Amino acid sequence: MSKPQSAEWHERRRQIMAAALPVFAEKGFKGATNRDIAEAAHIAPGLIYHYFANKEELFTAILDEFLPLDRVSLPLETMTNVPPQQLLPLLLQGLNVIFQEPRFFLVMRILVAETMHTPEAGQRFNAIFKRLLDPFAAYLRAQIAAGRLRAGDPLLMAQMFLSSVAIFFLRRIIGQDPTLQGYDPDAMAHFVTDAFLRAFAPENNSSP
Amino acid sequence: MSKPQSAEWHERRRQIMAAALPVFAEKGFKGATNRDIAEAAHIAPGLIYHYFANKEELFTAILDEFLPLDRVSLPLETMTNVPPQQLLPLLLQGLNVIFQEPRFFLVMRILVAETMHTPEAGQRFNAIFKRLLDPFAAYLRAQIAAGRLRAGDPLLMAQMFLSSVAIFFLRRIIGQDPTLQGYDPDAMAHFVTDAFLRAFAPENNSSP
Amino acid sequence: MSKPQSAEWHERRRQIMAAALPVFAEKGFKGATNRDIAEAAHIAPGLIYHYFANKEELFTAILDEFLPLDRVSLPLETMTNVPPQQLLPLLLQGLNVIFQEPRFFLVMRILVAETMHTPEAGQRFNAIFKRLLDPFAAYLRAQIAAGRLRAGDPLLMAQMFLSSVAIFFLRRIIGQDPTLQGYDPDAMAHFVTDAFLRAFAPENNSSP
Amino acid sequence: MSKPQSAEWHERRRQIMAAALPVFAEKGFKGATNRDIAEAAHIAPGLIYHYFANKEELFTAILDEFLPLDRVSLPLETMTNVPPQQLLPLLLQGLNVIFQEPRFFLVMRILVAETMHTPEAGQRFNAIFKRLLDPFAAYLRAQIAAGRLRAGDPLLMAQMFLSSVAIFFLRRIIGQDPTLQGYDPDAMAHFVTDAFLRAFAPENNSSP
DNA sequence: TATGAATGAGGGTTCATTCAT
DNA sequence: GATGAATGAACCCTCATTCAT
Repeated sequence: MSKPQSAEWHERRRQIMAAALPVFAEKGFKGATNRDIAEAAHIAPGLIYHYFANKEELFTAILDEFLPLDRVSLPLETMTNVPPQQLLPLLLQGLNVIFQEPRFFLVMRILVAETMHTPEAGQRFNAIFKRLLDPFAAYLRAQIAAGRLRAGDPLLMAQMFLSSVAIFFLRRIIGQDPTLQGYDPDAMAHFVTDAFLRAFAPENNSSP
Repeated sequence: MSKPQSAEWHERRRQIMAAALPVFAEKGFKGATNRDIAEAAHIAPGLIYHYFANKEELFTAILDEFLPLDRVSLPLETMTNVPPQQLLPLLLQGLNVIFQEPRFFLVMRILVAETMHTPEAGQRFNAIFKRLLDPFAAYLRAQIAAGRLRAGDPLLMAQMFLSSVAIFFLRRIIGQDPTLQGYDPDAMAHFVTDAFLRAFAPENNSSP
Repeated sequence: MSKPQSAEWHERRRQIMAAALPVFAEKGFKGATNRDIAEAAHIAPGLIYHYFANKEELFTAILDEFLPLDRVSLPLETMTNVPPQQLLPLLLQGLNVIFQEPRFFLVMRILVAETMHTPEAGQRFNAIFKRLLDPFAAYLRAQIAAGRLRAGDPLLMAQMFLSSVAIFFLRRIIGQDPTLQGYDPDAMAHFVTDAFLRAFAPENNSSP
Repeated sequence: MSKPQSAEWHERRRQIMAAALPVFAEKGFKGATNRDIAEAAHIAPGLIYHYFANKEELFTAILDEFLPLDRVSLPLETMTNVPPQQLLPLLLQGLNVIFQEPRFFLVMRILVAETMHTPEAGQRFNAIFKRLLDPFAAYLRAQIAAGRLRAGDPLLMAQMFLSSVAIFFLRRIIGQDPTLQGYDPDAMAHFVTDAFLRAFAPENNSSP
């Protein structure tokens, strides 16, 4: 169990996890059979249990491995002096990169689906969202203090901004609707950023 | 199957569906066993097959029954002359009422979860979203034309507005995060509406 | 679980238990597969789980059903005035009847085998032995007090008597050795009883 | 397989058997996994197959090795002139020594349990019992002939004596019942021997 | 000699579905 | 209509055994 294992062991373990990920994403935890997973990994079903105690451990190991919260974060705390006009596009680019990664996309599918049934998955989901939300809210608070944004609840602002963007990403997770696919990420980012900046521009910088 | 059936038959059918809905919502399609459903409906498991061909038909019948697209719509096309300042709060109130209904909430849970696995469910999800989006975009287009909103892509505007609100509702579906629960719907609505109106206020209609 | 069940249900349950008993006796708890049991009971394997939560519950239910301690007891407490010369043969006849019953024989096989591995089975084994031993020891104590037997530890006496007989019965449980099978129960009973009576006859302080 | 092997080979083989013995005793043949055995022997599971064809061969090899019938015998044929008063305690001491040996105790557990399922084990069990029984019966026959014991079937006498003692030993194999544990071997031996001698004392050696 | 990764048959169990009542 | 006993395919998992290293 807790014995240290060789590098090959971890490597093989990761291979199985990587092969199982799309299976879980496509069929869900209950729908993915061990035979499905074994076939995807080109191994015999029994071998799974050489590397994982059971299906559930494999499942959570996948989430732990391919949903690294570290990746879902920008060094916002060090960027207080970057004005929103520059930072918001950077933020969106960062998100775009993260979501572009195919595995992250698959993990999100799993997480969303499982969240509906198991509270634990919901916690992971919230954790990842907060990971993004809190630093961003802190940044916005600093901007408000610096007079670069209008006064207001930064947490609400952050939430609104991220959620208005989230849908664009979520749609890629969910089924594809042709009418809503026509927008390229950059255009969306520009549009949303503009709107946000206008909405929360400083109160009234009118001279005389 | 497709024979016309008595009213009692339809009534009984609905009872089973109503009882099965929360079971599917809690455990998912695969996780919900026929016995679970039968117990929830206070019937014997075998009886399900007098009213539904199989588990799948029961499932889709539930979606058809309790996801009535009709309800997810406001008569926006008749409200072109209501200014955004008045209409947006109305819209949000309407959404709130819809989401308040317990069955709708349950169906959404099911839909989100199943969407991850079956493209068909994704189509339903898109359908419901478009049902809301298209009329709203049409309304916004009219407002732009009337000079009450700044020029811009109304579909993007609509999408952004709805999605920025969506998270607040989705969070209720997903797990509960205490930090994000403190906001009452009215405050949120007010905040989001204000931001939207500032963001898309007409270009600059002043100048002497 | 604890719901009261129909008479037919209990009847069917007993049928399965009766069919499973020889299978467990022959192959042991681990060796008996559900398919073995199902075949013996002429049912599909799945049906077992309609009547029992799992293999273990079926197993213990069999022990509870076919190892009724009540049967393994004689009303010794009411027979204090019957002298040992008469009672010991009665006791052995009683034991013989019990062991003659084919199901009891099978249960004993199971119990002896399982006792080697699980302490719980050992407790059952001890319970059944004490069930016999304690009343018998009490009877002997009374006989000693009445001067019909020589003074001595009645528990040891009882244990010795029963165990000297036990082997004759156990041999039937274990494999058959022809040389040791030639004795008919009555002869054995007579022999053992005689020996016991001589061994523990009253001191014989007959005065001249 | 049957090739002559080096002394080291036999040594290693014995190590594995010695390590496997308690595992089989505790869990039974089916319950003991090769991994259990390998862990107990501090070897890799695969290595077992270098020394034994399969699990079954290991099992029977253990019985052959650790159930040496030679040990279960006293040189009774040379002790015909030792009177029963002296010999019976010696016999019981000998049995006690044998049962004291931890490995013998473990093998007996295995044998009793497996005897319930496989006739072959039953034969071993009988063999060991006869090994004890026959010389003892011969000794008794000689004593009867010498007038030191009352006339009677010596095989029955021997069986009765051994079995009345057997339970005391078997109880140590089976679960522990506190009430029956209080007797020390010597006291038991004395009690049983006394009873036997009284029961089979020569008919009537008095009369002037 | 020794390892432990790998296999796959088979075990206990679940559950959608059928059907006699 | 309604029941729930009955079925059997398929699930997750175990483990004796093999084999490349």
